Amino acid sequence: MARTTGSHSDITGPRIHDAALQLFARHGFAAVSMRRIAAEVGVQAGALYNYTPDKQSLLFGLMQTHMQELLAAREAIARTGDALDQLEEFTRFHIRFHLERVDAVFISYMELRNLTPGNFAAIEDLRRRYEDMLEAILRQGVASGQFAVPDPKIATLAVIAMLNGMGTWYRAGGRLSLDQVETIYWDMVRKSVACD
Amino acid sequence: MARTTGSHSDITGPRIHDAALQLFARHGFAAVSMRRIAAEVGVQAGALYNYTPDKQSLLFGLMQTHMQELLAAREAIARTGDALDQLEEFTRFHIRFHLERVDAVFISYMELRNLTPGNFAAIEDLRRRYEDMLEAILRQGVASGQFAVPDPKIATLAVIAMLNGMGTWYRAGGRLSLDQVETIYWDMVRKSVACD
DNA sequence: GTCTATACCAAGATAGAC
DNA sequence: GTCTATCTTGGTATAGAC
Repeated sequence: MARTTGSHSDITGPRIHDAALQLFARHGFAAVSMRRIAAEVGVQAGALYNYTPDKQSLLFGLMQTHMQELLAAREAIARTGDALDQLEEFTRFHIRFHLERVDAVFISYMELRNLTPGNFAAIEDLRRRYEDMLEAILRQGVASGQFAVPDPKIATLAVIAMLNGMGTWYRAGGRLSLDQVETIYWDMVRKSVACD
Repeated sequence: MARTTGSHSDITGPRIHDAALQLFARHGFAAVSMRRIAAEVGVQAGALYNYTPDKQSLLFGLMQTHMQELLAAREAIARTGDALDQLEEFTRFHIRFHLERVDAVFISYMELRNLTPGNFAAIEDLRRRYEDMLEAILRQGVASGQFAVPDPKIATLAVIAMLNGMGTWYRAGGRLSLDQVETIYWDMVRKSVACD
C-alpha cells in the first residue's frame, strides 16, 4: 500500500531534533520560534505538533536525550587502572564526547532556566549522576595518596567547568588538532589535582 | 520650582539597570519582556523608553558597563612581584570581582548571541583585553621558568573557564566561606600551570 | 518623566481539509 | 502526516495627555 503523499514520519522526526538543537544553541530557546524550526525542516509550523506536544517538551527531549547518551557512553567504558589512569580516561572521554556535541552541551547547560520545575529536576539528576562519577575517581585518588584535593566536590565542578570551556572556542581544523588540545587539557587537569 | 509629580529620573535609571540585570540573568534576554522589567521597577512599559532607545541597547549597556568596570578595577591594581605572585593576585581578584556580580557575569557570557554584530564586536574586544592580561602573566612565567604551559592562550581560557564555573554553584553563606573556596581554586590554578 | 492607549506584528497552539 | 487558516495572547515601540 502506497504511503500518503507528504508523509515522512521516519525522517521528519530526526530533522526536527537536529534543527531545534542547532537553532536553540545558536539563538537561545526563547528566541527561536516554532515557525523558524519548521522552516528549517521544510514543513509548516503545525506539522511540528505531530512530534512534540509543545515547545517545552521539545527542549526537554533534546536535553534528556543528550544526558542519557552521555551517561550510557560513560557507563559502557570498563573501569581499569588506578585513580590517575581513570582520571585520564575520564578526561579524554569527556573532551571527545563533548566536542562532538557542542550544540547539545551548550543547550544542556544554558537552557536549564527555561525548563519547567519538574523537567529541570530530571535533567539535574542526570547531570549529578555524571558528576558523581568524576567525584568518585577523585576521592579514590585522595584515598590512595595520588591526588591532593581539599574538596572533591568542588574539584569535580572545577575540572568539568574547565573542560566544558573548550566548547566555546575549539573548532575542528583550527590552529591545534584535537589530539593536541586534548593533551594540553589533560596535562592541566592532571596537575591541578596532583600532590605538590 | 517643584518637580512634576511622578518624575524620578535619578532613581528610575538605576532601578531599570538592576531589574534588567536580574531578570535577564534569571530568564534570559529573549524571555524577558519590557513589560516585565517595567513591572519590576514599578513603572509602565512606555516609561522605559525614556532611558533606553530599545531593548537591545539596554542589554548592550549592561554588558558594556560590566566589562568596563572589570577592566578598570583590574587596571587599578599595581603589578608587583614575580609571575607566581601576579597569578595569585589575578586569580583572587577575578574570583572576588566575579562572585560579587554573578548576574552581570552570566549575562556577559551568555547573551553575546543576542547582541547585534557591532555590539558583539565591542564586547568581545573588551573581553579579549581582559584575557590578554592573564595571558601576559602566563607568558612571563613561562619565560622565567616558573610555569610549564605549552600554549598560554589555551591555558588562559582554561583558567578563566574554571574560575567562572564558580558562579554556577557558589552562594554566600554556603558550606564553605569565600576565603576557603578562593584558596581551593587558587591551589588548583597554581598547580595546573606549574612545572612538574 | 510617567501615564494611558494603541499600532503593529509575531508568538504558540489548534481545527479541519486533503 | 502535512497543509492552510485561524484563534488568542503577548511582544516592542510610539503618540499624546498630564
